[in-house]
Amino acid sequence: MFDARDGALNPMGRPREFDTETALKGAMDIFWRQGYVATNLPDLLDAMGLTRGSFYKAFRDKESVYLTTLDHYDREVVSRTVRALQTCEAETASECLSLIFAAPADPGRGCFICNAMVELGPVQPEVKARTSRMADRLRDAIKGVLIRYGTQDGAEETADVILHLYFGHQALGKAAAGRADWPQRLAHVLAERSL
Amino acid sequence: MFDARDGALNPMGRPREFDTETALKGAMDIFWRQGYVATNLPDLLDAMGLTRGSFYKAFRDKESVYLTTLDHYDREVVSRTVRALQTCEAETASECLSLIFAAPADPGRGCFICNAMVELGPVQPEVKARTSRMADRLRDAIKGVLIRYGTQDGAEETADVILHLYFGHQALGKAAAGRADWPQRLAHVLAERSL
DNA sequence: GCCATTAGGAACCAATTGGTACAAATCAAC
DNA sequence: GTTGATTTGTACCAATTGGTTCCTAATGGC
Repeated sequence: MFDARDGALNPMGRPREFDTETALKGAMDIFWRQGYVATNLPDLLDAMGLTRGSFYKAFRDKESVYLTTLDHYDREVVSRTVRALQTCEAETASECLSLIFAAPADPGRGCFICNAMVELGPVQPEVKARTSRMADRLRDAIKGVLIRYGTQDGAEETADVILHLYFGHQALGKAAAGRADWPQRLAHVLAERSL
Repeated sequence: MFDARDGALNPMGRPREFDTETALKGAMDIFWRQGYVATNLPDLLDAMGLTRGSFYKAFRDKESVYLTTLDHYDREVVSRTVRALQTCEAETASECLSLIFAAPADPGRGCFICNAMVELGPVQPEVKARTSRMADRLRDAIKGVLIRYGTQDGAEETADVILHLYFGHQALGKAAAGRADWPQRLAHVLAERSL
């Protein structure tokens, strides 16, 4: 991340009045809800609680902030989910995998990774790389659960199916409300492996 | 669709120099690749082969054209796919369902419905309604195939799973290239029902 | 030929876009 | 308290945004 204050422990000059982490969370939230292009600078500044001056001094520009929020999501949300999946001690694999939905499901925003992929994947290599890396981390974590609860055989493929099911759920969920039968669909896929 | 020439069989005045259908295809193409917000008027006019004058006379505005392209997609692409699924005479259900990918898969644009859902579903009721209706049509067609090739039991649920798998495939496909194992995933889901 | 009607195209519009410049403010070091 | 470094907020910028106006061109009906 670009930051003029990087490295200095007790930096000279006027101290920051805002918390970088908080501002970043605000940025992530507005990007999550509106997407990258549809979020203009006033929206973004408002969500981050910054004025233009501080914004352009602490972060390079709009695009850079967006990429930073993706990293933030990876570091915070994805990591937490992966850890939860790794340490989960539920009865069944299904219960365990429902942890993917630990964050409150809001159909009005969907999944941050999915949104980023669909909006910018093909035109923004840096977004493509980050989102696909996060998807890989999730798939691996799902695979880990499957292995812990069942057999090694076909875990990779099943995890891939579940990951795709999840992204389909997030995409369809933004338009077709009311059909959120994730547990049922998950059970359907897992039935074959009797997990 | 809004069109000043609507209804008149042999209208008065200077005749159109462009073909509405062609212009609409161009609009759909550019929206498909760039999304709604990221496509500005010059882009759109260029893709449609129109100048501002003709554009605003034949179509109401940018938003209206977008909705019209969704209808166009429904009428042309979705209808064709549904018909193909209904009349398909392949050996297996899997082969039949691969018809969903009749259109050349371009990871750079993904699926038009999926893109529209993710970008505008939560904020544009008219987009939400159209995309969810198309998703329903596809799910019904998939269900029809399952019933023809197998049993009635659980066809609804399996079709729903396949639909979600498909949208997940389209979303993930825009970032995670190379992993396009749709047939394998489909087989995985259908294995249980031995279709 | 003349008129009503429509299409085409360029000039124009206010508003918004992302980004910069700069002066005032606030700190540490001395 | 002076100096140097940094943040903050405002004024400002050129470029772009979606959309309108208006004049000319081309047709059918009479």
